[in-house]
Amino acid sequence: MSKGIISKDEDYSQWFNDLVIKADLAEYSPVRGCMIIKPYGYSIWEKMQAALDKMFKDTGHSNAYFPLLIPKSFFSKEASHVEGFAKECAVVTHYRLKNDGEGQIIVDEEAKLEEELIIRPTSETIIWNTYRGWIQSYRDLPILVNQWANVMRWEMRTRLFLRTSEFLWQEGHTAHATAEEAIAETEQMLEVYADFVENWMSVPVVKGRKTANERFAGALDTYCIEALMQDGKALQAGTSHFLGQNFAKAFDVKFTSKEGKLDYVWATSWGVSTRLMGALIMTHSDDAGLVLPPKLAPIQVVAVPIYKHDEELENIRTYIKGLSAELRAKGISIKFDDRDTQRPGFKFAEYELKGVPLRIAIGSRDMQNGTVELARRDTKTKETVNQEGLADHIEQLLEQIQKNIYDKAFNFRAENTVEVNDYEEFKRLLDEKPGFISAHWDGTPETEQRIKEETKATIRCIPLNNKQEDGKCILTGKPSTQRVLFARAY
RNA sequence: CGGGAUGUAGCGUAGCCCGGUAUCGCGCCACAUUUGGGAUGUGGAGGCCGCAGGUUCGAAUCCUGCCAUCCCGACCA
Repeated sequence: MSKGIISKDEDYSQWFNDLVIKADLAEYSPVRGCMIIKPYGYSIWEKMQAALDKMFKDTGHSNAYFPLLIPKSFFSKEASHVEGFAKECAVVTHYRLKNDGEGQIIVDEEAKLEEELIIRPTSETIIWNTYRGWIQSYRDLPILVNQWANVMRWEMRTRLFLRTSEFLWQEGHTAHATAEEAIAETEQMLEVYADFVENWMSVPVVKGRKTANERFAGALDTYCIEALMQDGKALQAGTSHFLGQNFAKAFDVKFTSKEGKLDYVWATSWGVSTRLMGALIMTHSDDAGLVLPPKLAPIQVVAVPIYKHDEELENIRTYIKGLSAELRAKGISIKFDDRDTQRPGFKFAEYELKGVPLRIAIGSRDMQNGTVELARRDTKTKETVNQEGLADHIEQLLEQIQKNIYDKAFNFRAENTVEVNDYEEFKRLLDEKPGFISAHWDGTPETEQRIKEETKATIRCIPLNNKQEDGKCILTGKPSTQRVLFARAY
């Protein structure tokens, strides 16, 4: 176990918090529920952004930016949307402070806004209000826009990265001439998310659709990807919504079709947030610290020199310089940690804590033998390898690590996903062996609600391409045609 | 918003019951010896004891009020 980190078997929540703090990803801020994302944590987020942004652009989207502040009145225009977000909105009411004459700064009551402004919890309203001016004809469609932004939701209870009051995310907002096209967009973006989470984050996901209860406020259909964390709880990793014509009707966004008919525009929205950082940490990490997938690791390889004299260090430095050039040519990042203020053992522990996928230790003995010691973070194994061909070897190892941690997570999920046909068994498993439970459900919101109240488990999703089979609802015994995925969730 | 806990040096803590100006460890600084898994020694720096009142000759300690944070629930990405 690493210094200052509790074992994850002992207290999973505490382990997660310790890890975020000790690995230098983030820290608490003076404001409740807000966090400071530190450089190391932010550099992982930047890598996520870069990869996602490219995927969005490759599928035809462009970035734009809409304001942080939204007039309060916009929120009342879409009924279910306001209901979904009203309880967690921060509101700006004044625009000036003043000195009260006793050295205190107070709100200047004379500077009260005519109409209060909402700090965006999501941007559908301001964006659809804007799209009204952008769209007149089918020739103006589709609009495929994404924005990288911060949003604020005044949550009752917050958790680093998983649920903070303010969080960073991207939100795509598209406008289409037909329902079919909008649905295709919704599905396409779900695929993009699944592709990213599985192939970059090495986190396996289940693609599916939300039930009516779990649907986004204002959506006709919500698609999602669900991941399973190491404590057996599910985490929603991304959502893609088919909004129908709800927002177009609320904001009066009409277009003239090819046939000369006036109709409302069809919409989608989709987003992933810094919550993905939480998923990344909780899926792979262990008691020694973070385990990062090579594709997202800020430092992919670290080289630690072991030396007694300056000439030895210089010899090692010269060698590492050459290796670095080779690795950089392959697009692999390497850090040479030549700090003489820390000893090698300290550095080893530190890079394990920070999840650097590969570590090279190199000393005079190695320089004489033409070798290095190579240590893998994911398996904690070490091997002595020849310096010759090392760059190629490292390249292969990084690919193996990327795959290995995916396989590990995949197997964990497989071991913790079970089909259950009996309600008592269902309840027992949730307590004794938490994970995904695949079970029949009669399809009613009432049943889903009752199961949630009695067990705290929710329907995470109705998996896409679900096998159709006859069965009985685990709660009511009514007929059902397919299984859905239950779990307790974050 | 309900339940629980905690606020003492950068971090983790002792002291509080029984009032007398704060303990220990890590970290930090200097020097020396060290360097293949979190070094050792010597010396040193660092404190509105969460905040505001009250009791007292005297408060980290007793009393009152407030604030903040974390954990568990309801709500949620």
